Amino acid sequence: MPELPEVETVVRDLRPLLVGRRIASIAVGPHALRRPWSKNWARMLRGRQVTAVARRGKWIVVHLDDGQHLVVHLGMTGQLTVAPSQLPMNNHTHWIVVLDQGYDQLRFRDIRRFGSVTRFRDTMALSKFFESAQLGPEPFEVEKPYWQKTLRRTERCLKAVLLDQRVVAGVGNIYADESLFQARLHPTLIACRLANAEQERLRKAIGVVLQRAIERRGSSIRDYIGGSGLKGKYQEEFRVYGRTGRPCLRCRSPIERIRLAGRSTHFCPQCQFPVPSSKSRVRS
DNA sequence: ATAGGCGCCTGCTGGC
DNA sequence: TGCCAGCAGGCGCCTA
Repeated sequence: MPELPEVETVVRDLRPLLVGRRIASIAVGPHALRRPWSKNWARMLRGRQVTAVARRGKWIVVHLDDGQHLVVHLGMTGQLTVAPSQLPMNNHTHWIVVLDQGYDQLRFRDIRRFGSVTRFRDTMALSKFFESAQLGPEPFEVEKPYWQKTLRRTERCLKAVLLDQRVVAGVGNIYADESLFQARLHPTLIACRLANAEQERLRKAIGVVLQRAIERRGSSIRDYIGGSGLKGKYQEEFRVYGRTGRPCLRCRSPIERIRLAGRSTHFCPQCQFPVPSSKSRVRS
């Protein structure tokens, strides 16, 4: 579920709760997550102190005082929270870090188990991992020349391009649809055929939408909660996502839903120009 | 090399 | 009421 705004919210919540705290012990459940957890990692991490909590795309990175790193991906249903140890354990909790004297725990819960928790020996191993992932720039740091060059060289539709983490890191299904609406671009438009002005509209729309979503602590549709357990509120501001058949808030046309790049895709057929034919651009 | 499809999991909803 | 298909915020592997 979680895309950049949700992951950023988790990171901001966790930072004051984790930095400076020490790992007393780690318990791992019987169910495998997406990436393997080695048995001896718990021993290697014991006694280490958290120095920083960061984010890269949809990945959460916990820095430790001896150079080791914990890297968490929330997948579709992951929840990473700090909770008092007495708080009853929810089902689907797969990974528990006991902190300091044991009063608090860092817990990873993930219903569908598409998420993962990994450990890296040092900064070198961590950067090698991110290198192989080929993550694109953070959405707020996308430069105009890079954006132009990247869009020009692919014949995929805009929806597929936005979902590609190598192009921009952190955009997922919700924010791809919302950004395309904000830019007034149809999701089936072919990336390399965009005019310069359209490229710019999209680049800016992504930033505007994600920034606003972070302000609202992300979107909680069903499972998502932040690092302190609070839900997000951006779902109240969705213009297209999940609004199939309901009137567009701008023009009242019913929002449509199609399948694109394997994902359900929502758009306003009126506000988001359909096909890039020169004819449809001519003003009457 | 690139683009699309499927599988991985569990849980919920809506139609019959 | 019960069953089953379809759907869900992600990603990685396979194939053409």
